[in-house]
Amino acid sequence: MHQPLTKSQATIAKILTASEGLFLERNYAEVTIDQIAQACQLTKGALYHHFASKEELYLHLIHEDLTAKRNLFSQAISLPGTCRERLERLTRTFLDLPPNKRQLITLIRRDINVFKTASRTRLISLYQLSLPSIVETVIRDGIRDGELKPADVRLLSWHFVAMVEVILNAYADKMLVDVQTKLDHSLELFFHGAARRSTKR
Amino acid sequence: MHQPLTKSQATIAKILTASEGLFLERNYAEVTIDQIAQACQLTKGALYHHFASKEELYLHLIHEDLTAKRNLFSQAISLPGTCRERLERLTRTFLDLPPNKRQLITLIRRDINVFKTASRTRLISLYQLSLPSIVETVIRDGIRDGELKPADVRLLSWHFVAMVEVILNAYADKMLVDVQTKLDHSLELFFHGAARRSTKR
DNA sequence: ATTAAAGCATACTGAACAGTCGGTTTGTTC
DNA sequence: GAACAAACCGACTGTTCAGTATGCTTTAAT
Repeated sequence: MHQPLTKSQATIAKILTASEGLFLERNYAEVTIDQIAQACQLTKGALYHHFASKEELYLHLIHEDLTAKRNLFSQAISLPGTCRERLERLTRTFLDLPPNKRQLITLIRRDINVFKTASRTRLISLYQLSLPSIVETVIRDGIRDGELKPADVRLLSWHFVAMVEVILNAYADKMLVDVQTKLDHSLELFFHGAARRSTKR
Repeated sequence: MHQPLTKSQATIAKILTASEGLFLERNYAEVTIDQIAQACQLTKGALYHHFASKEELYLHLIHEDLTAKRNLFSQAISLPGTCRERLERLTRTFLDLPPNKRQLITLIRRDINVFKTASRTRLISLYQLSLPSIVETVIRDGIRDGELKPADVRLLSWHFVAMVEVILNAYADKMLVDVQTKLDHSLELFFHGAARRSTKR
């Protein structure tokens, strides 16, 4: 399956791994090419041998990650089950990722504004496909099957994704330890609400 | 009540208004001092007569806005009522703000990373006091009075705030027109959940 | 009217940084 | 081991900014 990497591929991988760490800590503008070069024991010249620009490097990094996530998450919801089960499996898949991979998906929200329209729309559609549209699928099924109340699918999906991100950010800010439990609570909140007696509407 | 503004105060107000508009469109790093100066018909030199640095200017802007919001929102939840009524009044107050004031609260999330620890913690506590802690108060009361299920107050509040912000961002991205209605749906979701039959737990 | 300070403009400095370019090393092929 | 290309180095360039130095102009108070 894995033939030995060429020198170039190995270097590119090294560059991407190094920049991943840096971009997780600081934002796009604050990470300099020289810092990336230093982090992977290369020089700026070497970087520009493999990538045409800082922007291309960043986009490549995001692209790799989001397409991987897209495949992973697609699988997670492909198995049969109730809406809730499928969403639980989705978040479980998310939680099983190594922490840095887990966080990567938040970069796009943070840095989206620094790019011009072309790259921006590309990023948005990549992100859209990686998680929100996956969630939308499940939610749409849930409404169709009568498991969920009729509602604006897109809005509901956004709220669900936002919930997951709240947990992620809280975790990143070290304000949260037990991610698993908290995410379970959040799912319960999403499905049954915060009110004590759900006096049916 | 209002004695006539001094020249300086008037200029400062003009600077703040102008920079507010710019910071709403681009982020901290992308707005230059010269752009701000141009926007308020002044020069860089004049700006530095009134503010010691770009950072101080920005912090001043945020500070003004967040303390105003804090007072406004405190009032909104001070009137008696159920948890839901008070939160509805809170979001209503939010919606009644002019659009730019409404959006201002999102700046902090976007730009927080560019500042060093000192300013960062100041910003965080300002933000915390302006909205999240207000929401926390209401939620804590709601749980105490048995209107809400027992839960992690802080987490629940974050989720609530996140919901409001989802609507705000969608609106900012022009993906949403009828903010009022959508926010009502979101409140309903928060209290009673997305599931069709809330089979009591 | 005089004067001192407040308000403001112009031109400049210095640092940071993305991107470039000529040249050197390393590895591969014949 | 010659020849060639891919990988890499490091010094340089051009630009963009925040911040400064210096002095002119308006304001207001005596």
